[in-house]
Amino acid sequence: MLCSRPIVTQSKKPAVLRVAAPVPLRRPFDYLAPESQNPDRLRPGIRLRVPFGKREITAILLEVAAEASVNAEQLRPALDVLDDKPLLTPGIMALCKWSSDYYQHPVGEVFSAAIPKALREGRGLSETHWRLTTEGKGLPEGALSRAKSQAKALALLQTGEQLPEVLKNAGISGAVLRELTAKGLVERCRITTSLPSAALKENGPPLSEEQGSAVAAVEWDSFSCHLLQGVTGSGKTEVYLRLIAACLDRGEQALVLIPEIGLTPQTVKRFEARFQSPVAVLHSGLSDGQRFAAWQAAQSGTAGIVMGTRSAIFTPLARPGLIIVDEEHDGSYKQQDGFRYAARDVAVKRAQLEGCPVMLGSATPSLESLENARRERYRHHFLRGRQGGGELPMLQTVDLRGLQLNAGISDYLMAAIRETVEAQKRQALLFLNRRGFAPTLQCHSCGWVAGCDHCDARLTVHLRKRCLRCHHCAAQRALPAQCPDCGGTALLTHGLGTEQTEEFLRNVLSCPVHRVDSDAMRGVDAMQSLLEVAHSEEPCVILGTQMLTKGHHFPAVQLVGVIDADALLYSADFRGEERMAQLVVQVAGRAGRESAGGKVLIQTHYPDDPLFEALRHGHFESITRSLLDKRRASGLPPYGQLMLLRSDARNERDGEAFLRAVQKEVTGFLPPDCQLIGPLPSAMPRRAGRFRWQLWCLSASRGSAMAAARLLVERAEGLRKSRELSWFIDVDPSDVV
DNA sequence: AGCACGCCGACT
DNA sequence: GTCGGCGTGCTC
Repeated sequence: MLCSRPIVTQSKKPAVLRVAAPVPLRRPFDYLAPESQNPDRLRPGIRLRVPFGKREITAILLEVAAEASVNAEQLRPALDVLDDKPLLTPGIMALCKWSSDYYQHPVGEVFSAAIPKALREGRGLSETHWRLTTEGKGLPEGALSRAKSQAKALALLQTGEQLPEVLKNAGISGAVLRELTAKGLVERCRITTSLPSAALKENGPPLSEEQGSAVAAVEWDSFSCHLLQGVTGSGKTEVYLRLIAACLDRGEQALVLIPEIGLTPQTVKRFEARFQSPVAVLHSGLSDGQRFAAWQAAQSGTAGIVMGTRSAIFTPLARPGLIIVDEEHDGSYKQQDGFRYAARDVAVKRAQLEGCPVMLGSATPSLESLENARRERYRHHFLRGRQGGGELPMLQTVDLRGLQLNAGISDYLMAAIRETVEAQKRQALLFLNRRGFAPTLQCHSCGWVAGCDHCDARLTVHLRKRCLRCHHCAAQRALPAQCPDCGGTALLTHGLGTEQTEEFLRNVLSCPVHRVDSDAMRGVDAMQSLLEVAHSEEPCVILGTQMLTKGHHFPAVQLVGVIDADALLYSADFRGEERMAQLVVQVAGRAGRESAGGKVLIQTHYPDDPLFEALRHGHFESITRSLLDKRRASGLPPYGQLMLLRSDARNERDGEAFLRAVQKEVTGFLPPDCQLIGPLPSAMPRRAGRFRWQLWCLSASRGSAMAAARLLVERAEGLRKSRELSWFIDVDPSDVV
């Protein structure tokens, strides 16, 4: 190499490889480059095999640094370089680093979220697939008709390269592939990269003016965030599809996030029906092999559309062009254990890092997104008119005070149900957010109440399974015949659950009653067959929990009933009212239009609550405005940034003492606009045998919040942790109870 | 998270 | 005597 500068005599310092190791430690680790390694290969995003204590692990190269962060003698050389070129794109590298810092989660575990298991464990990216050899391709049709499995394998491979897992799922064993290899018909290969195909299979319907202006507002090639607000049936999906078409036309990939329950085969089909380009689907129900295949299609650029739930936000894309977050307000975007990220927020950060537009869509946007739109950080687009020009259903409260109830249902609601299913021959959808038969079992002679041994909770009566179950831990026992305290045989149930209302309705109605809760929807096909029933449009009652409000469209539903709105409205969480308003509007979206007799009845003891007043007039906006005013007055999100340091201890006092110790440690060192509140016990202090406390940290700015998070974690780590006591930080918690 | 070290209780 | 329980400490 030619060098014009004078050569200074100095011992050349070896390059330091800074890596993310898959361990729950918040710091990176430094290594020396492996012996005789071409330094050009050492680019951030490749995998390295490194010694780690007594074992060997696969780590991701974060950067090549000049100085080590520990004494040079402590550095050990890496063992091997696993990749020729980076597995992770610069965008994903930056996103993982940001997420690790922002959520204060161990960097290695964050990177693990971006890589499929096989690659995490150090297996190769090369030759993972099977394909036909030239000879195999030249085979005449109908060849090997005697060997059924072999013919099936050839037919599958005719359509392109396949992962062994995909072949295995089709019933093709390794032995079959070995035989075909021996015949020289198939071979191992590496997946080939190809441009996503942009061609449309079909054109969509013409856009409304509002849809058209939302689509036109999106500028390409730079970051911008858009909030698309429109009720069910207002045509949000059509806006997504047009944007995706434009993105594919540019030769770029679109990433679409969908809530947990919203990602059904129907959703995927709707996207597949429009585009030639393959759709890679990522969700929790996939096998490792399927996940790997979808990941590779995204990372290599083969898939034009990548669609998935929460974790899909960390999938690398060869050419990212657009990110869509559907139902952005949905709670399932927040991971509730381990790496507690909020996929919607990570999506906005990712768009910023990748320099592409992001669109958040919802009928009921979160207060956070509405406030961002108000501050003009997001562009706000409305889809007001329902497609077809119809209006929203009529919304009405039923004042329960003093009314006679049967299984929670007033005569007024009952009459409306009868009218819907018997006279109109339509469907009624009833919402009750409690499963089981009744939430309490009590002895009539001595007052004993069945409680959980491990939680501060009552056991729920499940008549169908003849048992008592705790809805907060795994506890379950047989339904007692008599009181364990006094032996009394008169046992009463109090309160209401879906099983009870179902039983009552079955007795008084002649039409079918379908129950939709996590007990009834156990099987894989349960939801599918329910959707078939719903679409068959036979008169029936569909009774269910929260599950009902998510995504699905019920075309024949004409009446929606909320059986107990009060339980939702007066919850311990400060987001209770926001959730209630979202739920009512979402649920109303399942009913038909008012002109077609569509109606929403909300049963409550507090019909004068301003929230219902506003909902009756169809004003989601006026509710959000008053909720935002309340939040502003208390400094809660979105006006202040909230995080919780939570402890989880076996002893009643330990958790509180730990948080107090952390509080003492950080006092005086926090940014001035951060305040600590607590420690407070959780709404249910004892859960699954452990006592839970929380320390709130409310900050006026994101910068201060991040500084506070770092300090809290640093000091908490300094104090001892054990089996007796564990702790974690929850940045931007979605539930504070 | 793993994995080792280390220090006490009840076994062939 | 030693097998194994889990508290403690460390990983570049």
